[in-house]
Amino acid sequence: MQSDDKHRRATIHDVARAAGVSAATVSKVLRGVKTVRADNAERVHKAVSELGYRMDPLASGLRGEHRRIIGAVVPDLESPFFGKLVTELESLAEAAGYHMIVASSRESEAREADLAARMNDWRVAGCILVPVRSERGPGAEKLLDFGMTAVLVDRVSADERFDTVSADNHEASASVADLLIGRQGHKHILLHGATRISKAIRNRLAGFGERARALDPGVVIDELLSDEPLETQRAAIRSYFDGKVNGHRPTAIFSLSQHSTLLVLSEIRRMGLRIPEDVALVGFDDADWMQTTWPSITAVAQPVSAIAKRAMTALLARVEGEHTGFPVQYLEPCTLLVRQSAGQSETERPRRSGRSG
Amino acid sequence: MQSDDKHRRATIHDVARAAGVSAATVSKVLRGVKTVRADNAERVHKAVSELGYRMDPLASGLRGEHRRIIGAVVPDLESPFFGKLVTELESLAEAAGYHMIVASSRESEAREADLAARMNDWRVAGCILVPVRSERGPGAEKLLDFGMTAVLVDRVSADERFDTVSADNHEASASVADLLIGRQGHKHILLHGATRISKAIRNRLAGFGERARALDPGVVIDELLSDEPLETQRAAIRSYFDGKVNGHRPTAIFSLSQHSTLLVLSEIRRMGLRIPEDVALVGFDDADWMQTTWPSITAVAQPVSAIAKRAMTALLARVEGEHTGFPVQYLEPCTLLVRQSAGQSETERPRRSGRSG
DNA sequence: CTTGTAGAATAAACCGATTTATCTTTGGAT
DNA sequence: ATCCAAAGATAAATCGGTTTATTCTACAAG
Repeated sequence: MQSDDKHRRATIHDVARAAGVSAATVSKVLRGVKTVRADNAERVHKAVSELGYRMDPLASGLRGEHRRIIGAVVPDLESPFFGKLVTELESLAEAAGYHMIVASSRESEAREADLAARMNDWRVAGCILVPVRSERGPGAEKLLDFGMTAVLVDRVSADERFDTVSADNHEASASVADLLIGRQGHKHILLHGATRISKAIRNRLAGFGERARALDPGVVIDELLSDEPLETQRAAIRSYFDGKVNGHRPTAIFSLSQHSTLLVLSEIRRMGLRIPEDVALVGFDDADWMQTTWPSITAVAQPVSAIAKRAMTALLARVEGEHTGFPVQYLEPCTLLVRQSAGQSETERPRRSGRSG
Repeated sequence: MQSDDKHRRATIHDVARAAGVSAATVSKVLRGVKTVRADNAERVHKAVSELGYRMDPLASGLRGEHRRIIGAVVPDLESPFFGKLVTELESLAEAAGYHMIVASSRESEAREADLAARMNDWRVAGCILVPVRSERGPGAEKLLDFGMTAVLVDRVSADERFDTVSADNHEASASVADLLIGRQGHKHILLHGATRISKAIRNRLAGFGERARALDPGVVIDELLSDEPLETQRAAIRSYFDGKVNGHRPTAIFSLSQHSTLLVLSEIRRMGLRIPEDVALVGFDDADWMQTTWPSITAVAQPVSAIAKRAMTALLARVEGEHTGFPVQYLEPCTLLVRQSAGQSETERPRRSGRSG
């Protein structure tokens, strides 16, 4: 299997010698170039497997301007969302014959810029960047400086310089309004989340608000947005509910992030309110525990796979010169996973009583 | 900042020309070799910054046997545990002047072996492997075949061929017994988890069992271990509790994995039992939601940082030839985070009543 | 005024592939 | 049989660094 003495690896020249051809021919065979006689290709393959030859992916790309490597930079690797994203991207890149190099910017814009430069050092063929904050961040700027081909993912809605891919936060939030207001007829709803000036959060607020008013101009929407520490937020939720006695209390809550959902959930339980009888709960961003906990939590699931697929497809199309037109903005649709915490929707259980919107 | 025409990068030869020295000298300066006259080093640095020169990390390692790269192979990137581990490892590797290449074996032993081979293709200086299942898996075998220097992490307790690092599952579980039996005096405890033949799970069972019997020979320990699908496990939990009426019901549960903790928690809630009044709950493996949910969940936190630090330190010591002795097995201590679900421990709130073990 | 030697500098070989420019075959048409 | 074009094969240049072997200094000792 391995070459004879010690751990010296077989090179393309060893293969060439064993097959009785030149190194150039071996290179052609290995890259699938067709201008090789069948018998020669045959002997090359035989020599490759006899010597256990494996190409050095680095030396391979040394000569050309780019190597068969795709870079990926994400804000962190500790959240399941990015973990899943990276896993899918890696899988897609490999299927297309590329290696993938992953790096975490650890939520730092300075590091993001550094990593962009580093990806350029690696001479990656293309790069997928999930910006720490905005599409105008230093990472994207560096990519532009270097003239790298790249695709921006998530946390971004539009950029006239790169292809971008993100979840359709606006429409997904509107579909939550459809469920809570259109189908279930809630008249008073609380929106809970962070204020962080992220395009994604703003789109969620806007998407819900617009659809809600369109469905029922009289609906009451309270907003409880804060970036305060955990305990402060817990207190804020309790005091909000204390202030709302009896009928003035909201009958449904839409939490705008996973963190927010968990917080709201635990406070509701602590206050002794029943879900969904006393108050319905829908969260943005799905998580494993939401399916297992009881009652299970209705949530908007982000289309990680679709995002990964679209991003890699778009990137490879650029890399391989199949697409040279203007930048494109892709929006991938989310899925609303209706579970127990939203109560029985009429669509789900049509035989229930008929009080709709 | 960047080189003049278009996007042609400056090479070491450009720097040499600009500084009026040879490429070899530039190389020495850049690698910190001391046999260079101060004034020459000075001019090299000036030229580097003027041309915005950045070394190509691939071409750099081409000649030597190894490149300044550390490989890391983990079973998945979607769980926060491995995500955090990889993040820390990356950070440590970079601090030591290495690049890091991460890959997920996606829980497949075949892929694990393939990745090991791939790491060898990259000529990494060293590799950190978290085996999919056991330390005898194909990945470790490949590493051995290739004569690579490597450290095995987690899911492994001992290997006479590689340095290994893992959490001290045995002792951590014993400390759970200390809490539940020694400090709180529980007489009847349920252990819940998967049966998977993983050394880690077996150590958790053994660690708890041994300490439990040492503290109170009369303690009753039930085990509910299963790899059945979700719904089957839920039913098993309910029927277990149905069979245990009144005083024969366990007063505490130790769940052996995060997944198990969530499952137990939701079933307990569904059955209407109060935590910790009716039954106390301690889980192995901490998660964000356990701190936020109400009541908060007592859990054993694995020492991710310590594991990462130890693993990288051990690997670099091997890579740089500072350590050449026999393989070492490191066990890193876990932390028991006592929260509401375990009830008031006497150590935490000493002014409470005094009924101890 | 040599000679010796340690310290610096460098030209050239090298790493392992790809690509180019050139040379050799092959096969078909005349 | 002759010639030519197309297909295949290959020697050599190349990528951007590192390493080696050699040359060049400078300075001290003889």
